[in-house]
Amino acid sequence: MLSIGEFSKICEVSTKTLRYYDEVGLIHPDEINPENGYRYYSIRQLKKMIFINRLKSYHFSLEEIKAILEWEEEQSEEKLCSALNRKRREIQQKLNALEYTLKQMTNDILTLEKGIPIMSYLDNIEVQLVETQPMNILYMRWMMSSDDYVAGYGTYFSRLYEKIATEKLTLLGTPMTIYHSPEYNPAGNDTEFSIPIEETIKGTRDLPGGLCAKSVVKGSYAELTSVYAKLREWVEKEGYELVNSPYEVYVTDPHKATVPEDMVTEVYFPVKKK
Amino acid sequence: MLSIGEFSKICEVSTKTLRYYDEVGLIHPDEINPENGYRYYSIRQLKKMIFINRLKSYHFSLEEIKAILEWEEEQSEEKLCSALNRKRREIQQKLNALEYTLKQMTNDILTLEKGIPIMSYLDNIEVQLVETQPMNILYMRWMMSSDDYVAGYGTYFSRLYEKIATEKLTLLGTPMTIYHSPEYNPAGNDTEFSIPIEETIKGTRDLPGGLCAKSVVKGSYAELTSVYAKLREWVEKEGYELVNSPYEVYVTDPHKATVPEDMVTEVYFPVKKK
DNA sequence: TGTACAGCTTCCCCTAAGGGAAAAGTCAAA
DNA sequence: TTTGACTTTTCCCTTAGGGGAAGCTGTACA
Repeated sequence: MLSIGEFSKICEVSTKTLRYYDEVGLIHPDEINPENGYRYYSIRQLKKMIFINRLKSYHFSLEEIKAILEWEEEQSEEKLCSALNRKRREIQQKLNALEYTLKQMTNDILTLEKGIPIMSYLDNIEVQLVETQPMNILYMRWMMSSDDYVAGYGTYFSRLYEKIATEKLTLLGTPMTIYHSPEYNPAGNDTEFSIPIEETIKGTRDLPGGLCAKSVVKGSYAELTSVYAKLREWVEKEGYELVNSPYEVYVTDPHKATVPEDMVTEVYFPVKKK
Repeated sequence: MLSIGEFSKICEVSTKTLRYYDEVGLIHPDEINPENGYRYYSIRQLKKMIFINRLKSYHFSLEEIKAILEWEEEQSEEKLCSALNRKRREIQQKLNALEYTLKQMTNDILTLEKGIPIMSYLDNIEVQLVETQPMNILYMRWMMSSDDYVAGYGTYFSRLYEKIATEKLTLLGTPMTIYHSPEYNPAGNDTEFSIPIEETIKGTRDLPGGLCAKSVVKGSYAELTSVYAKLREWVEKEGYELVNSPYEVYVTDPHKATVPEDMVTEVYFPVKKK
C-alpha cells in the first residue's frame, strides 16, 4: 500500500488533486485507516490514475472521465472509441478557431506596423439614408444563443429554401435576419430568419418598408458588431430614432462565397426623424 | 446617452457583463444617475467596448485588457504591438500543443480500433536489475515547475555543455536528470541536471553506483510517468526498496533526434533488497 | 391618472479544478 | 522523547461572469 505522498510522486499528481478526486468520486483510495483518516492507494490503482491523466490530457472534464471510468467492462472499447472521436472533433474545432484568431491577430499587427491605429476602420464605415419597399417574407423565428449562430444560420435558411422549393414559391431576394431582442443576451436572442417571396401564404408576413439607415459590410462577420455600433451612433447624431427591429441582408449567399472576404452584408436600421 | 440595455444590445455584451466590467474597472459608464443608480453609457464608449471585445477574442485576460487600456496615448501603438505579438506566440504554442494532443488521440483511436486495450502497453514495459558503476557528474540543481521542463531541459544542459567545452573537460556519457523531490508538486520539483565527466572539479559530485531497477523507454516522454509507475510496482513486488533518488539517462540527445519516436531514455531506480 | 410591465439596481450563490494556508493530529527515525 | 516530515480537515481564493430574488423606476397605454 502506498501513502498519498508516495502515490502522488509516482503518478505526478499533487496530493491536493488526489484528495479532490477522492471527494468527487473519481478515484477513491483502496483503503482508509479508520483511526486517523490516512489514505492508502494500491499499486493496482496506478493504472487507473495513469488512465485518468491520459484522458485529462485529452481535455476531458472530470465529469466525463468519471462517466468513462464507470462504463468499465460492458462494451467499454466501443464507447471509449466513440468518446475519443467526439472529443477529437471538439479539439479540432478549437484548433480551427485558434487558427482563425491567429490570422486576425496577424492582420491587426500588420495594420499597426503600418502606423494605422487598430480601431480606425470604425471611422471608415459609411452610412446612407435609404427608403425601402415593403416585402412579403417567409420566416422562422427562434431564440438563438450565440453558439448556435454558425450552425443555425445554415439549418434555418436551408429549411426555408426547402419550403420554397417544394411549394414552388417565387424567390424575390436574398436571405435576411431580423433581430428582435431589445438587448443582447448570450443565452438567447429573438432572431427571425427570412427570405422575401411573392406568394402570401401561411408562414409569411409583411415586412414594412420605410426610411432606413443602411451600411454595407464587405468581408467577415467579425466587423458586424462595429457596424451596429456605428449605425446607432449615426442615428443618434443625425437626430433619428429606431422605430423597428434592425435587420441584415446577405447579398452574397454565405454558402457560395468561399472566402469570407467576398461576402457582402447590408445592415438596415428602420428609423424616423425625432 | 444609452441605458445599459441599449448599450448592451449594440455591443453584443450582456448587461451582466457590463456591470461586472464596471465593478472591475474595465469600463465605467460615463454617467451614473445619483438618485437611482442607473448607468448611462455614451456613444463615444462604443469604440472602447468594441476594442475590449476584440482583445477578448484574442484571449487577453480582463486584467491584461485593463492594463492595455490604461496605456492609452504614450507610445500605445508600440506597446500594443508587442503585446499582440506576445499573445500571438502564446496562442501559437497552445495551437501546437493541441496539434500534438490530436496526434496522440489519433494514435489511441487506431490502437482501440485494432481491438487492443488502450493501457495495455503498461504490461509490456520491461524491468531489469542492473549494477551501475559510480560516476563523477557535473551538475546543476534547481526547483523546476512542470511548465519549465520543456524550456528548462534545453537551457540547463546547454549551460553544462558550455562549461565542459570552455573548460576542456572530458565527457563520459549522455545527459541525465535526477529527481530529488519526494513527491510530485506542480509548483516545483527539486531537479538535478547532470552530465558525467572525468575531472573532479567544483561543480561536480559523485553519483554512487549500485543495484538499480532499470527500464528503457523508446519514444516520446508521454509514457515516462507510466514507466515510473511500473518501476515502483516492480520494486514493491520483487521485495526491493528505493534507496536513492531515481534518475533518467537520455541516451539519444533530445536535440539531435528529430522525431520523438527515435528517442531512447533509460530510467534507473537505485534499490536494495528489503 | 392609474396601472402593468419592462428595465434597472444590489445582493447572494454557483461554476472547474484545484492552490494556499492554517491548525491540529500522526508517523518514523534518531 | 523529540523533531521533522507527513497527513488530516476546513476555509478562502482563483476567471469571467450566469441565474435568480427582491425591490425600485420609467414609460407606454387605457
